[in-house]
Amino acid sequence: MPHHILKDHDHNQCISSALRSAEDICLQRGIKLTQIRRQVLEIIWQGHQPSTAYDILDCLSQQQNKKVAPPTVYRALDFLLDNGLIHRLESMNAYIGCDAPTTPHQSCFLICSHCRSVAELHDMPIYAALAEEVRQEGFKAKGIMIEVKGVCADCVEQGQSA
Amino acid sequence: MPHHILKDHDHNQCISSALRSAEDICLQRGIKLTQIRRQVLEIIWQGHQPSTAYDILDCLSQQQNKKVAPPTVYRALDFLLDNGLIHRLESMNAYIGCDAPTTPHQSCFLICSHCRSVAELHDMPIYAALAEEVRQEGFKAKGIMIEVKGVCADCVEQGQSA
DNA sequence: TATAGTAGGTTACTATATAACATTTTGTGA
DNA sequence: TCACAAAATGTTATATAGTAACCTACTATA
Repeated sequence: MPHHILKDHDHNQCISSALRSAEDICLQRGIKLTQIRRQVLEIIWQGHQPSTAYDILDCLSQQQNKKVAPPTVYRALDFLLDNGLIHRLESMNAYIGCDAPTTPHQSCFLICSHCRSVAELHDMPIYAALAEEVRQEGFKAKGIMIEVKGVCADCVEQGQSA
Repeated sequence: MPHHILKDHDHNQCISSALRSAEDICLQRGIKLTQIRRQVLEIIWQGHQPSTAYDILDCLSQQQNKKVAPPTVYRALDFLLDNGLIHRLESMNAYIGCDAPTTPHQSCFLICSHCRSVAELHDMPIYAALAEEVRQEGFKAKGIMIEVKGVCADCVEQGQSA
């Protein structure tokens, strides 16, 4: 786990706050954060590293002490994605908890190839500019994905370069 | 196939010019555009729609009149990717010919969810801005992926909206 | 309490990609 | 021109990612 995650925040609190937030949202919207959905969300929040569907599957199977099948996980993921509680990282087929599920936003992900941590940047100025450039092409954008691979500040600091 | 692709250019010429360009590049760099690599590149250039690895596999098998195995295709794809002759669309696990293989560039892809065409925009001003914002986070970027899903100009013109 | 809608279970399958090792081809120097 | 190393391809098996289809169970409310 990257250094700043140990250093800068209490990750247990981070998880529980994410779960509380999800509960609030579901309550507000009249949708249900069922046991499975909650478990999947919690598993995803275990790290700031992204989880693959099959990581989650294994973890869930362990927790339930019986084999869980893929559709169970994918349904939960679909629910969480649809409701903006998690994001999908297209370039790595993996899922990560959303920082700010209560407010709609555009995200840019910084993916560290050394420690695998992922940082989410919100509503960067360039989004508007990009949307405008795309609009000028006559293209009607529905979704913009920006993912940056590289080395995070902590890893750079520790002399990593890959 | 989207309207403008039929209307705006001779696609056969488009393919042959891509192949010629690839040959030049390989010659220059002292790398080899073997039969298989050439075939794969040609298959990818068949359309401005992206091809999946298994589309290519099937097509190659047909051309060779015998079953070709996945590694054959993936190796060719790796070669073409490494040498900037094609791009990978992360959000759809598919491959598309590069517009400008001779010059290094950053690309942004506009993916039409109606006609499946993909347009490649180069070195948009926002790239520099994005790179700078990312740098300010202390993040050392190695690769930036920008993919936009939506509806292309032609499809919008024809009243499509999905 | 019938019943429609939602969620989850189960089986089987499709799609995407890679590991590991064998064989063939190609380029190079003796 | 032969030997040999490197590069490319062939082959088999397997890993990883995601979905279809159908069934069962729960749950909310008319």
